Amino acid sequence: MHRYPGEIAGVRGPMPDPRPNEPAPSPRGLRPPSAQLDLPALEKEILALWEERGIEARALQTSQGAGSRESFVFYDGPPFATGLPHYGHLLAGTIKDVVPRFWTMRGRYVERRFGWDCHGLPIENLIENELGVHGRAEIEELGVPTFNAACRAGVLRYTAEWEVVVKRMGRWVDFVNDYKTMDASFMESVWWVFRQLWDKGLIYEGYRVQPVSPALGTPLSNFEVAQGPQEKDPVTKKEGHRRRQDPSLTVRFALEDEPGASLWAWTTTPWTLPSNLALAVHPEVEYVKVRLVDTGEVAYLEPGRLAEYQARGRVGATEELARLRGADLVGRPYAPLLPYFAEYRERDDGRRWAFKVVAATYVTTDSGTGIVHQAPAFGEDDYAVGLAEGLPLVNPLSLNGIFDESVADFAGLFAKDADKGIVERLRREGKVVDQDVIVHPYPHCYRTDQPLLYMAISTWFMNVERIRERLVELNREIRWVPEHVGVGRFGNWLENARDWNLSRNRYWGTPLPIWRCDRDPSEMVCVGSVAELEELAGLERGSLSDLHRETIDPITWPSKAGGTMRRIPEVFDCWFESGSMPYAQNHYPFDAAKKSYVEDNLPADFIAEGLDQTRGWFYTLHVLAGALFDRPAFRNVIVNGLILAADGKKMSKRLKNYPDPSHVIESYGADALRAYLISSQVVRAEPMRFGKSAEDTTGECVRDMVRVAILPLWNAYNFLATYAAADGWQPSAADLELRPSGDLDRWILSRVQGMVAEVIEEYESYALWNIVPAYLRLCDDLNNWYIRRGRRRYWRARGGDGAAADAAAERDKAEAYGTLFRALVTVATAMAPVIPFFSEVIYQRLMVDTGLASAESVHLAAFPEVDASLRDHALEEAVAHVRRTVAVAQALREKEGVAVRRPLPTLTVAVHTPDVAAALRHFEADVLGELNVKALALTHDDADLVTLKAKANFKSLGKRLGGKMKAVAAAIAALDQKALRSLGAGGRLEVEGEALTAEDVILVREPLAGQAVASDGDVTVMLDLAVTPALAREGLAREVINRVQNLRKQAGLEVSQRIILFASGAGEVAATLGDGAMRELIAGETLAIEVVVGEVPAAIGDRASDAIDGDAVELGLTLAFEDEGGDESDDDGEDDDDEGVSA
RNA sequence: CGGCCCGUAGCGCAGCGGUCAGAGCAUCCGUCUGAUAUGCGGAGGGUCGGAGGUUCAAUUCCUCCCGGGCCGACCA
Repeated sequence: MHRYPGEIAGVRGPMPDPRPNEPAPSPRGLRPPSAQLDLPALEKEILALWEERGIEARALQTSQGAGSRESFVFYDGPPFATGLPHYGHLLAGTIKDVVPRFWTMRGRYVERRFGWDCHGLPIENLIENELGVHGRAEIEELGVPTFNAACRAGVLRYTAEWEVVVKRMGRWVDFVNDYKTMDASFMESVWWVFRQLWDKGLIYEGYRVQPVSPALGTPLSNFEVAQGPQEKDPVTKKEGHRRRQDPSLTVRFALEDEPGASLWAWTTTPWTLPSNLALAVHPEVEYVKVRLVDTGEVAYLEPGRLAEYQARGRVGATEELARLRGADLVGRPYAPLLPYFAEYRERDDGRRWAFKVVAATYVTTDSGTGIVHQAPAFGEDDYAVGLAEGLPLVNPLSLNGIFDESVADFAGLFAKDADKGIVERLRREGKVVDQDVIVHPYPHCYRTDQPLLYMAISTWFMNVERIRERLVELNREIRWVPEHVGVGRFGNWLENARDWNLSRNRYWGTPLPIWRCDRDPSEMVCVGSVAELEELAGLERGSLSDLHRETIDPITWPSKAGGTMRRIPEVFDCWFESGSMPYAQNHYPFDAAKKSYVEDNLPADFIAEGLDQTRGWFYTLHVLAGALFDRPAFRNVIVNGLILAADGKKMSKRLKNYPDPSHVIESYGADALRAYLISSQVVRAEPMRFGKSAEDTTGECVRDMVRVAILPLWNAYNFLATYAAADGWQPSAADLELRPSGDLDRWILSRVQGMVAEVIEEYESYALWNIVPAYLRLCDDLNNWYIRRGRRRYWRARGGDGAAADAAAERDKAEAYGTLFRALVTVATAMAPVIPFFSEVIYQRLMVDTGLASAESVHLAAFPEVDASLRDHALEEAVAHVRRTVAVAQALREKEGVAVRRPLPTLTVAVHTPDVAAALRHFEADVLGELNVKALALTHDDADLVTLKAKANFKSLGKRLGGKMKAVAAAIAALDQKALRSLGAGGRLEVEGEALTAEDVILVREPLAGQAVASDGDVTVMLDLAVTPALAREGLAREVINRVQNLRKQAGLEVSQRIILFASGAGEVAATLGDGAMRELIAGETLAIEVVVGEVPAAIGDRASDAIDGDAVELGLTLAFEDEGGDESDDDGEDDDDEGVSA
């Protein structure tokens, strides 16, 4: 590429902005377009602008001016800050930003306090690993104060990074006035919530058999169990718990009422045998009593199971002595297998207590012996049976799985390690029937990989079942997006809700505020506030500033029974804390200033979290609000799904199957990422693959969003700014109210209103995924029709020269500018919640730089109101029809192989309604211009163009005809042209005895062979391909123009640089060049001030040779030196189409 | 094993009783210069996971099956 002298001086038109992204030097003008668009850089400028002008703070202000705004209540679910934010957080953050921004622009006050979840096992585990302490024993040895201090110090370690990412995404949220679940004020409110439940009698103590991680010394939630190591079953190929080898032990329990006979039972957990208290049989199942031929032993078991033992060669031949139902065995006493809890054999009154056969319907005959060993402390079913049978609850194990002194022989041993000794002892005592090894899936600890132990743990429950029905009712008041989560997943969960285990045997959490007498456990106090505790304990008022275990646990006071009141050791399930967030974030009800605020703001208008919160935050919020206030906790909720990597797998740092979020943001900008996320089905709780295809690991999908959602708006702005700059046009306040007279202008404003109405509806119904598509449709209308068709209106002379027709032309131009301006402002404003940065860029340039804005930011502006008076549905339909017609004709040109460059004489359009005819006539200039045809003909009679085929209109006929439908449909398909044409013309017809009108038949038009006809739906067009010599010549001229333009590009010219064109050609090309009108056409379109026909001088460097329709053409060009001034001298003044010949 | 969701074009997805099943990306073809080639226009591409059923009519509703996802249950 080379440059010409004089280029700079002669340059007109848009100048690249040397400092693309700097503030406008002088206000009141539209900033000229920049050469390049660096979106991330622009976004950072906007961030700085928001910061500098305090925009965010102002948007978050409680009141504006005199009157306080009505609240729109948003609750933010607290994340853990123990890791960095990932796409799931960015998605949730985007949803949580779009909705509040919308309502803020609608005049509501939206408080958006960020929350941090500080308590819970994740942080405890992290700290355990960092400190190198594992399990309760080690933590307690280290000391709770030390441990909790470490948790406190560690839990907020990533908050700064979070803040950076959240802000960079454009999310406005209050980090200063945030809440933390470990704040004393927050925790005190949690106590208050608990006390409310206590007073309502919704809290009780119970036992629950739970999986315990012995190494961690803590029960695990089901969620944690599910996180444990998984593997596929080699046979079924199903994912399940990791498989492990365990002993498979069958033992005999000697019946006390039948010497020499025993009951056989099977277990894979010998360590539970010391705690055996009963044997369970299914009352309906048939059992046998057999004698072993070899040994003479008499045993009871289920016959199918016996056969199985025998098949495996584990048991020899038997002789059947009797058959009986399980129910017949119930109540029979047996001797304790091991001596440790033999004292439970009988109650004080002498009645049999433990060590007897009980009935249980959960007993199956799939495995074991059909007789099930019961250790109520170690199995959920066992516990239930124990409860029903009134058995004692014995548990010789600590939470670390270590036997205590009650099982003296194995005291100090870990349960699984005791297996061996227990088996050995039983074998010695002749109580082992069979010993084997079993490989089975078994849950393991997600942290330590050790097998979990199930055991009964003392726990504190909230009685959810009692209020369950009311909770189900309250759920009906909630709008779930998508709906099915509310009725399905959440609704079903609610209907089956079980009592909520609120307590955890951990350290770093809100302590349960229950103090209990160490002598009389029934003496308890539930403390509902710090003040109350201080009073009970005789502490100075206000002396307690922290409520964690290290501070609270030492607080005691004398009990009525003469003992000491001590706090029970448990802390809350951290879900209880997040569920208390609506109250606790405002220190309810202790903060008098906010008391009514909290009450007035329940339920929240809006929350949004992931599908995984169904049983988490959604549930706990709902339960607590229902229990405390008999209200739902939220009115509207958007549930988002899981974001997967492009390959459909989970995002994995190790696999690197997804792009780094910050890299994506810094490549394409946060707006594009927001628009991408919000447009996907992931905002309807469905899983989403982050990528445009399985191979997209770089975030190409987001780049596409830049192309389709950002650039069109940018280009439209640039168009306006370019001509405004060249023309000296400036927007005025009146343009914002402009009611243009021209159809094109009225049309685009109508479309803009339609788009605004559409997005308002989507915002209001929380159907966020529909917003961007509606906007994209408008972008297409704006760029590919409105601006494209209106282009020449902006080129017109800047007043001045021929004053004749100029008053009208000036007015038209002003309306063109004003309309485009108004459209851009409206669209940018309506999209501000979704693309907050770019809409701000546009708004700043259009409104703030020009001094037109009353607000300093688009986000302080009011959301556009729909102005119904600007809508013209008929006009929108007319243009839609015109565009469709043009598209069909363009496809036809393509099919016929006639380039748009070659003018054709006539386009004939078959019209069937007056509306369509009027529309086409009305926009005739656009049709001619787009298609490069000289005339538009309309015909009502398309008999020459198409053959008609007919199909029955099932929709209208189906209901009426029912079973006769098939016959009628066949008859309709067989109708001839004449009948169809008469029907189409409004006639009536009788078929199979049924009267038909045009309504009942769908006409399908098929182009007749031999002509250039295309038909699509109700649009039929024909092109006249008969080209006159004059048209052919014009076509050739356009081919020449095309070659010259290519040459210009090849020569590296600016679009506005003038040239001198040298051209020669053979045959028809020569004739074209010899035609003065054609030369003028060529000159005008190629900005040639002169066309020199004849051999291209050898000195010309920029030259090209080609052939057009077989005739050679030689071209050369050189830069023309312009005389100064004559700014608009090239203006053609035409206004109908693009094809005008320059004057 | 249960609950909920999803299987539609090469890919990621709309549609969800009725007329030729749609847009986007990708592919292919055409087209550059008075805003945007990061553009514009066009074309090809589908047994709507499978099998039954209901219905005049099923991609759409029902049942079963297969495949995928999430959540949950069970494993004495």
